[in-house]
Amino acid sequence: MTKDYKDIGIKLTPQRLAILACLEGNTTHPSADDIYKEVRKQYPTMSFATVYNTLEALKEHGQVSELSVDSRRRRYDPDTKPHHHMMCVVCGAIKDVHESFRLVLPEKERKQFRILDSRVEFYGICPHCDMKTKTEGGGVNGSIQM
Amino acid sequence: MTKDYKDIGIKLTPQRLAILACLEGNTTHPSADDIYKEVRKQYPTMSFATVYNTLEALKEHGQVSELSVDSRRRRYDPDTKPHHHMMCVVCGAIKDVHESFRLVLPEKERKQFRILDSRVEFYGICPHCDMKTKTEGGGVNGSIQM
DNA sequence: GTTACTGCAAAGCTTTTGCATCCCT
DNA sequence: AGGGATGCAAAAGCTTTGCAGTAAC
Repeated sequence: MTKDYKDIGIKLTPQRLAILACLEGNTTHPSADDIYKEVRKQYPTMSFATVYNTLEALKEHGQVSELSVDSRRRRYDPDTKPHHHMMCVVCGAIKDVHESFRLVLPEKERKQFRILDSRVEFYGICPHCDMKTKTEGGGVNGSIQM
Repeated sequence: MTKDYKDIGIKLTPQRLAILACLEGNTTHPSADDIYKEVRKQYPTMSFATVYNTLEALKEHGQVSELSVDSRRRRYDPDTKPHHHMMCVVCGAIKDVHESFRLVLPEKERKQFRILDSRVEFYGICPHCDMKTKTEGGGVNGSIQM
């Protein structure tokens, strides 16, 4: 059950299809470099320019969204339905949070800013890293953020 | 009514005091480069290493927090009380949102991740840019994110 | 007197850009 | 056929690092 990419409204080159295939159902929230490395296995001539170009085009056509959770680099999500994320501050793993929150801004702020979107970001420690830090007894050092 | 910086627990060099002074009460959410440029007026030998070093030390001692709202670069906030932000996707201006939201995760997720912090990020268009885009009739092009 | 910070410069990542060539529609 | 995409390489941002000298505690 693959999406019909013809409807996206962009030229479908083999490279773009490979990037789309790499993103489809991908819940790892890959960075541009992750995508580049993955797609390069199949297209050894794939360039960064093409990856960034394609991500930009897909973003404009509502096929991916760009995440800002990870302050080290941009990460991408093929799931464009509104949802939130939690990131492990140790390893950088990002998980989806499919819960809806009531995020109503007070009048004062709503009048000032024309709000287009809102996201909740949770920061914590994933089970894997939690176990490791407990074993090592080293606390939360080497953590990525906070 | 300046904070007593002795309590922070880090060595207080003139450079660090200048960075602290630049941050105190600063609600512009500056980037490292913004801080560098500002502090350099007073300390022309100030280096990036020192800015990043100091920000890291202050972060570890709970004196600043690092924001991820702006996917282009890290920005810093001397206000470490839990609060949220809204960013203008056109000019990148960030404003504080001092409203508290009920952000309780479902059991399922809470059990998996050990949550340490959570932030809400609003994206929109600030009054200044909103007026400009309306005048130019050019829509929201050249926007930074989304 | 130690320990830790500073400054400089170089390196490391991530992201963007220019341009000739190529190919999808 | 034409407009847009690709690939390459170089450049541009942002952030980190190594190291010798220096200053805070």
